[in-house]
Formats: sequence, structure tokens, C-alpha cells
Amino acid sequence: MDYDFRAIEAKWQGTWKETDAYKVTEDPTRPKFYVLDMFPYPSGAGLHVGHPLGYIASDVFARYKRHKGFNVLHPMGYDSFGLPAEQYAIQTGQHPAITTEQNINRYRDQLEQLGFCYDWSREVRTSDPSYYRWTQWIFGELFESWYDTQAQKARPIAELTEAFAENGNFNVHAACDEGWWKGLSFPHFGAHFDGTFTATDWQSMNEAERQEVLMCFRIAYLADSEVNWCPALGTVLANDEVKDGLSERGGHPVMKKTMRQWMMRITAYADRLLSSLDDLDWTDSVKEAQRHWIGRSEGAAVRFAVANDAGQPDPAGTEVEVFTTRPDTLHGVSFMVLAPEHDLVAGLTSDAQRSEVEAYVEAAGMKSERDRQGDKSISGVFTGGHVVHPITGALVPVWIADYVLAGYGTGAIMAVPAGDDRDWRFAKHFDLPIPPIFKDVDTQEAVCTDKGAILCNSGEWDGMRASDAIPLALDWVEAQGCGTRKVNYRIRDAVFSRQRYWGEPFPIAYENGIATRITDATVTLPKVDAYLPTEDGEPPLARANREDWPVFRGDAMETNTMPGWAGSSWYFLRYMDPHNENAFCDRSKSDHWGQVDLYVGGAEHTTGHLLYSRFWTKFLHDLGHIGFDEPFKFMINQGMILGRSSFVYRIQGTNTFVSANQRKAHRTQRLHVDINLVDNDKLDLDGFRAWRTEFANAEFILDDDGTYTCGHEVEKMSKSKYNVQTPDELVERYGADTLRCYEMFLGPLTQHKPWDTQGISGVHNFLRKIQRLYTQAAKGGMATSSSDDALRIVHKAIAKVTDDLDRHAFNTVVSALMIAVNDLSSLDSGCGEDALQPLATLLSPYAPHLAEELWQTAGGEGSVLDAAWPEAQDAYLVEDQTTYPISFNGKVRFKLDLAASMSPADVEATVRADERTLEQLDGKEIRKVIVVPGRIVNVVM
RNA sequence: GCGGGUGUGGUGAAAUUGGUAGACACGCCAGACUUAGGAUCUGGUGCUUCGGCGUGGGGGUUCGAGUCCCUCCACCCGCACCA
Repeated sequence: MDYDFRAIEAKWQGTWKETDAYKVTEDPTRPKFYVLDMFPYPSGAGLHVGHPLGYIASDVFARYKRHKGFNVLHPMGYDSFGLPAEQYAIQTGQHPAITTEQNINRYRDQLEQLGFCYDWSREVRTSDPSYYRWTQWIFGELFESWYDTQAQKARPIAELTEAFAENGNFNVHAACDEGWWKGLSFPHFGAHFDGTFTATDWQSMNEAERQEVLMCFRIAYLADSEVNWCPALGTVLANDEVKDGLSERGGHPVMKKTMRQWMMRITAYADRLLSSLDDLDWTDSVKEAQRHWIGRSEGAAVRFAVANDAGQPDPAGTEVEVFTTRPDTLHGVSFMVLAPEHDLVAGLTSDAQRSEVEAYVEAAGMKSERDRQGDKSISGVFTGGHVVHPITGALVPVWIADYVLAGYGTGAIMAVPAGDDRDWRFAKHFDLPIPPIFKDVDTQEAVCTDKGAILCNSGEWDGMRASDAIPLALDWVEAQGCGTRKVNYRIRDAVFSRQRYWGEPFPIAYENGIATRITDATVTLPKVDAYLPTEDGEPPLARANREDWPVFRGDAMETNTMPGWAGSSWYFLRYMDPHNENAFCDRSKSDHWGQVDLYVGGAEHTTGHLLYSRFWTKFLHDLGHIGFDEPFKFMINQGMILGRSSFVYRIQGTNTFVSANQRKAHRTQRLHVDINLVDNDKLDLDGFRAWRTEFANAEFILDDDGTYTCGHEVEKMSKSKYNVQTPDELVERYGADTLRCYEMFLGPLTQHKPWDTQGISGVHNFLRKIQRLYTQAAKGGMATSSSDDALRIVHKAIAKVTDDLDRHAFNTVVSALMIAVNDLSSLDSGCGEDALQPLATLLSPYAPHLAEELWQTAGGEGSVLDAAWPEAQDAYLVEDQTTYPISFNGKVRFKLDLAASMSPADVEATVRADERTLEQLDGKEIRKVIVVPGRIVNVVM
């Protein structure tokens, strides 16, 4: 009679395994639905109750869709390359593959006990060579592709070499760095080279030179670039791995450093990544964050000629280019500011200023990123050099300052102190002129950033506001030849190399310094004697000798490895065809499964994974490998489950602990206490003494009832706060079905919420109650048909549950089921198969084990998993009696039971005639009666 | 500073198109059965000076506002010298 969840759950998990209940194949006769959880990294700590929240929701939805007749793909796997296993390897010498394997096994056990409907035959691991050979293959495709900015798509590099051989690069529109040729030093590209070369030029280059040129156009390319170097981690980091100038993992300082690294030309996709956001069903906050990360802004690149000693434009033609979104304020320029790292700083600096400038540049270089970001004080140095104003011909002094970033725009700005806050403060600080350019605005007193301000002292743009003057200014600048329209992006190409061991090796070998793709073999990780960098700072892979490499080509192998996001950028495709040895994913499979219809995960991947996988998806689409160009159509970001920490209060300098209620009378120190020693805020005194030796002789000041009350606070779950709740203990005590229902019952999926086990008993009771309902109905034989009352209850639940699931309101479904069970239980009798079978189906997404059991009890055929989702019948939903609340001036005064079919006019007449109405009127007159059929009556007096 | 979000009982929350605010649970209180229970069952439970008052504060639209509009406040998350 008891709800024996242990037996039930073990039994059904066994059955599902035996019957391959969750194995899925492409079924063209049914509509497809792809439900995906964000790829987990199998950490050694295992799961806490926050992790499964999203998995439960997606599992519920996958099961629901299966009931609805969909061909549902719902896979799980592991993003199993990563730092923690490598750190452990460094400390212990144990190969990271072993640690990883152990952690995965633990994860798998934890996931399995929760009864998820994953098709485990599709499990993938990014660290498995059978998986990463395809990550390598995709990298190879990126390496052998260029981006055609005219066609707005990636194309094979062979088409570029063909074009070069035929016409040079005259008709080629390839995405590349500005001044791509500047790092190259061939005779063809002399001082006056402007970026175009002929077919003859191309023919005359040798292979090495051609390869160097091609490298400038590849989507995956090698380049010397300024990277985020993290000395503590011994590796470079991508921009999204740096937060506040510190590494996201570990919080170590990050420096700027120039290194030759593999890069990904994600900037080529900036526009498409931006515009196709509009069609994605994601939250505004994630989409906005991506828009900001891409940071598109329209404006002009304006060139200022450098002035020579005579104050004339430098005859050598040296110019400083700035980017501005407000070319209309050109008349307000009174100085120029370069980033300290700008190339032209040395050339512009006068002898008199040299020592000061060099000191400033050096100081800026020494600062870590965090120091530079954190320092909001105004600093800068005059270089002594000038540029010539393109309109007025006036000399404009050139400064260098920290507030101009080398990495954004051109690394130089034209300062318009009247209209830009930073320029204004800089001008005030160094007492530089602030030319007034806005009518009736005193910009000596305050800056004017209002785009609606009217221009003055600006020649032919006088009297205009920004929106009208900007297009004219752009035309003017282009006509004068001193600038061009330009779209600038904040997003930078992504660094793709890591100086680490535990990552994908590159399928790249070098022969005389030329990088070549290896296509005929999977480059697996070589044996190394330690997982650390070499003595001269080379990545760990450089420790491997030629014979240590399973595959070795050319005269050297690439020794960097790929970053964490490589494998996770395309994993959703591998699930569709996980064992394919001939392709990353057969086109027929990706055509069948298509985009992910529901993607569930935390919001922490906003600018990393979610951007990179969009980029790779678009790339694979460009080359025709897949038929869609956005990976995740619809996404839900689940909120974090926070821990509820408990505290004890130690009187300072003693070993005496005072109950929270009386702590104010003492000077106390608050200490976290393990939540397992606390029940309902009461401390287990013996357990506490036994917890740690330092507390063995603890004394207590207790409340009057002889208990110790702990304090509490809601915080992030973490080991150090002793507030971590693992699902294992709860599954042991209440069962997986209870945990599943409870996590959903807790509140809206997307919201953050504190974890509190107090409420779990209510949900557990509900499952016991529903089981009791079925066993009682089965006592003496299950009836085939039910009373109308019972059917009304069930059909109401069907309507509510279906509706809630369709709008992803996972929490209210549990309430609806509780109500149905409560109502049916109070009927005493009348429950038969036609009520209890549909009810078991409704329960099945949430409590799949118990639902199987109940389905059987209710005489269901086969497994409940494939039971058709019941449909609510209107006949059972309409009530013939309606209870009308009768309100007077909006306040409810009494209720009236009326026939549901009664016309509004009759309802009004009945209300008017009711003696309670007269009582309420108290002599006043009825001005109006509003009847909302089936809802409410409002009498206006 | 900018962007996004959230404010409803002692607690988690519900109220889908403006129509009975607080469903469903936890906790608490009382009772029953047992007289060891943290077991089970039943009833009660927003506040209240019993007139009313109540969805962060103030204002507005409406017969009617948690829901729509304006404004202010608090908290959380993300970004942050982006020219």
C-alpha cells in the first residue's frame, strides 16, 4: 500500500533499458522535434540540485512531445576537454583522459537515476578521437575557406587562388584585416602598394609567398595579433573568457601580448550574426547582449594629414585615421587622441616631449587589463605633434591617452569636447579649447551629447541637427577624399589557440614554415612527459618528440591545441549522426532533424558558445554541408537554484555558540554550518560537535525550548558555504519522481530561486496520494467507465496541463495535477479506466516511473511512454451553473448561482431584483450594470 | 553610466486576452487518532482598531487594474572609457 518508489523506479529503469525505450531513429512519417540541453562539462564535483533543473524541464517537454506523436531527438553527451582535468593531471601526473572518464561515469550514474529519456546510444564526448576528428575536419574546412563579402558567404580557398591567377585580386571581395599586406615583405608590396595586385604579380610569387598571401584571407588563419595572455594559466584567452580584466576561470590577471596564434575570422560574419538575431526566439537580454558584443556602429573613417615642422601637411603623406559616428561635429575638433600603442605615436612625438611620451607608453604597457579598466582617472600626454584639420586647415595637437583603446576603431579619435563626455572631461582637465558648435548651448559649462542639438559654427551644416547633418558630412568627407563611410564593429576575430594539453590537436603540420592541413588521418594527442609548458615557454605538446606523435607530417606539428568552444560549437549536429565515420553528419540526417526546437540551459554562454556555434553553423551552411544557418531556434534559460546557507554564532574569543535569537546580546562571529546538520533551522548539537575537531567541546546558549536556532541566508551554492544539496540524497530519500516534480513545482523555470527542501514533502505526498487513488480504484476490479464528475475533473486537468506545457509553464502543471488528485480523492468512487488512464499519461512527463505503474494499474496497454496525449472534451469542460460574483463599484458583495446559459439581460434583471442588491444600494440609484457573461457582474451606483 | 530582469502573505508561488488577488504547496495554529515521535487525518491561516485596507511608492486611463500608461524607488544579472 505504501508508495515504494525505490522498487518502482528500479523496475522501470530496468525495463526501459531492456526494451531500448528511448532509442530514436529518423521516422519520416512523424513530425520531428529536437530537444537539447546545453553541453555539460563533467566536473569532478558531480551534480548539485541546480544542474538537473534544466534537464528535468527539457525531459518533461521531450516526453510530452513524444506523447503528442512527434519523432523526438533528445540526446546527451559531454564537453569533456577542459582545464580542471588538466590541472589535476599537472598535479598528479595522471593522464587527463582517466580523470575525465571517471567524472563522466559519475555524471552518467547521476543522470540515469533521475530517469531521463536520453537516447544514450547517441552519447558523444568531445575528447574522443572519433568525435574530435570531425572537429579537426571542420577546422580544416575553415582553414581552406575565405569569406566573400560580396556574396556574403564562405567559399573554398581554391576559388580564391583561381581568381588570383586569372585577375589578381581586382575583382575579389575577400574579408581580411585592413592593410593585410603590411606584415608581408615581398618585393611586390613596396611602400606604395595599395592592396591590389595583378595576375602577373601572383604568378611571380613563389609557393611560400603565395601561402603567406592566402593566409591573410583564410577564415581560420595564423596571425601575429594582440592577445589576452594569462600568465597564471599559461595560455591565451578569448575575449569572452576575460571578465573585468581577469580570467573567467580562476580570476587571474590578464595582459596584452603580441603572439602568433590561430584566429577565427568571426568578424566576417558580424553582420549576419547581428541581423539573424531578429528571427530567433530567445530572450531579449541574450539577444541584446549579443548585439552589444558585436557592436555595429555606422560612421566615417576620416584621415587627418600629419603636419610637418612648418605646419604644412607632411609631404610623405602620413595620415592619422580616426573613426567617428559624428562627422557632423568635425568643426568642433580641437585635439586628437591616440591610444598609447598606436603605430604613429613615435613618429608624431617631438624631441621635447619624447621622454614624457615614452614614459607614458611604457606605463600603459605595464598595466594589466584590469588596472587599465579600473583606472577612471584622466591621464594623457601631449606628443608635441600636430595634424591638419581637413576643413579649416588649422593645426590640431595630438595627444596620447589611456581612454582611447588600441583595439577599437582605428585606435585614434578626433576629440570633440563640446559633444563627447570623455573628450570634454579631458579638455577640461588639460585646459584644452572647447570650440562651441551647438546653438544656444554653453559647452564651457557642460557637455552636450544630445543628438537633437542644433549645430552652429559649422559652415554649411549650421542650423541642422545630427540626423540631417550626418549624411551631408559623410558626403562631404568622401567628396573631399579625406575619408569614407565606414561600418565599425566592436567584435574582434577570436583567438583559437590554447597553450594547453587537454584539447583538440590541430590537423596542421608545417613544412618549411608553411602550414598544411592533414586530411588523411586523425591527429591524436601525443605522449608527453609532463602536462606543463616547456622550459622555453612552448605549449605542452612541444614536449613530444617526433616518435611520440601518432601522426607526424612535415618537419613540425602544430603544438597549440584548440579552445574549449571548438567541440561545443557543432555538437548538436553530431548527435544526429553520432557514429558516422565518413562525415561529421550525413546531410540526410541534418535535413531530417534540422534546427534545435528547444534549447535549455543557463544564461552564462551568451557571448561565447551561443555566438561561436551560430558562426560555425552559418559557415557549414555556406559550404552546403547543412541546410540551415541558425542552430537554436528557441531557447529557454533556466534560472539558478540558490543555496540556503545556515549559520551559527560564536561568541568572539570563546568556543560558545549562541542561538540566533539571542545573538544580539553578544559580540559574535558568524560561521557557515553544514546544512546537513540543520533541520528546520534547528542545529543537531551532537552532529555539530562531531563535525570538526575544533567544535568537539563547543558549548551552547540555547533558546528556552532547549534548541539552537540557526541563522540563514540565500547564497550561491558552493562547497565553501556548506550549502550544497546533491540530488543523490534526495533521490535516496524521496525518489527521482518526487525530485523531478519538486524542481518543476518550485517556481517559474527562468527565475532564480532559493533551494529549500522543506516543501519537498508536499510533492512527495501528492505522489503517494495519486498512487492511493489508483490502488483504491483497482480494489475489487477497475471499472471501465467513470462518473461524469470524475471525467469533468480529469478533462479540466487535461486542458490545463496541455495549455501550460505548450507555453512552457512547467510549474503550474504540478499544481493542476494536485488539484485533480485532490478532487478525485474526495469523490470516494466513480474513477475508472477512462479517467485514470488519461491522468497517468498527464503525469508521465513529470513522474515517468510512477506513471508506468499507474498506467498498468489502470489497465493501460504496453508502456505509457507512447500513450497518445489525451484531448480535453468540451462536453466535460462546460459547467451548467455559473457562480457570478456580484460587485458594486468594483467591490464584490455577494455571489449568485445562475444557469450558464442565461442571457446577460436576464442576469442583469436577476441581479436588480435580488434583495441584497437593494440592501447594497441603500437608497442610491443604479447608473449602469455591466455583465461579463460567465465572469462577473458589476453594478455602478 | 548603458542594457535586461524582478518586486504579490511568515515562505516558494498562482492569477494565460484588464473581470472574485493569494490557487497549489511549505510553515504555523487548533483538533482527532495514537497518548514517544519529524507518522496519519480534519479544520483554520493576507492584514485589520472589524469600518475597512491590501500586489514596491505616487499619479493616471477604466464600470473594473497585480495586469495598460506616466513617474519614482529598491534589488538581481550582464556590459562597461566602444569614439
